[in-house]
Amino acid sequence: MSTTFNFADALLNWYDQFGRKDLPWQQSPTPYHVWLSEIMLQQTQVTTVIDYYLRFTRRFPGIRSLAQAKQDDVLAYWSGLGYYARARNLHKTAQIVVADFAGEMPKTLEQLIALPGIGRSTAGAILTLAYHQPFPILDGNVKRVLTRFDAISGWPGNKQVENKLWQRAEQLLPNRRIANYIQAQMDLGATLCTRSKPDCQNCPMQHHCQAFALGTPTAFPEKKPKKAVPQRQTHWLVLKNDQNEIYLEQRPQQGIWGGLWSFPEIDKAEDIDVLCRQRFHINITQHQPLPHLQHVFSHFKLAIHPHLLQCRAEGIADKDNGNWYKIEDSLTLGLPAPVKSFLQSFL
DNA sequence: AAGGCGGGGTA
DNA sequence: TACCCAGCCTT
Repeated sequence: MSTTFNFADALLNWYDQFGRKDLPWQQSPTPYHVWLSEIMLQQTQVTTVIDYYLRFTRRFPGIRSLAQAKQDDVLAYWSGLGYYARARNLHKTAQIVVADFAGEMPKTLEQLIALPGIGRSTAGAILTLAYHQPFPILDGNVKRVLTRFDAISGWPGNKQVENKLWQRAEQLLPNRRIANYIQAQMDLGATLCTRSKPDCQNCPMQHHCQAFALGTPTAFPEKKPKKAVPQRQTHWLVLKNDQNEIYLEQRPQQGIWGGLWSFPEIDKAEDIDVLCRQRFHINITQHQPLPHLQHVFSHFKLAIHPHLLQCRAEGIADKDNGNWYKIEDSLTLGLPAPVKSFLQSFL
């Protein structure tokens, strides 16, 4: 007699042999650990996250210590990881959970999605990995596995395609071992059903995968339609006083690098000395343009032109969002990656 | 539906 | 160099 192929059973059997069980956040998968790791892993690879996760959990071992922290401190531990709204939302959510849920992550999809920074997929990961409730996730791994398994064409960023994927992810859910199953989906996508060189010969889905049958597994998922990224310019005012301190400002919460510390910025390098007198009430004694840095974002390129401006400290204005720092002290702040790298080269 | 939002690994 | 990664939020 013949039996129909069971996706979940095959995946779970594969997971028992080849799945990942040693990742830091798997050692004690509390709701806090699962949530934190899921946020860090949004658009960020596992190998990058591991060190950040270990440092972050040493400093903030639980949701209450995170809730009590200053946002500045949280951002400092996120510095270099990017997508800083994740850190700001993480902090906000910790405070909400402590205030409204007695410090315990909620257990329903609706309550989780209502929290800042948690969408349907992250909520699904928390519900499955921490609470063992049956929900689908749809991260990059699952999108890749499922678009191949069903040979689904179209870009997964397209709403129609995404809806189809959610539907399929839900349909394939097993009624047992849900946490292992969700982890297995991610493991399959991350270690075997990879973007460039999928190891189809060792895949438990090989004989049931539509993309493999077509002979073009890497044709799925379809690529995002690309568009040109604009090149922008900015100038950094690297103010340096007689005590060898540099001046840093905290950026507004909204926009790029929100809440992080950086140099005062201007669009055009006109009349810098005059501007410094007007805005900061200081006199520049020496102005040295430094070689420009090229920084690449996902949506634009930024040419940064630093201007080293030697000046006297007294009388500097708008101190409410700016401060003088010794360079070695500044490195413990929440700094954008190019600012940190620039300051380190200064030592 | 489209765009904003980082930084780094990889081919 | 181009692509994309355990996505979410705003417009």
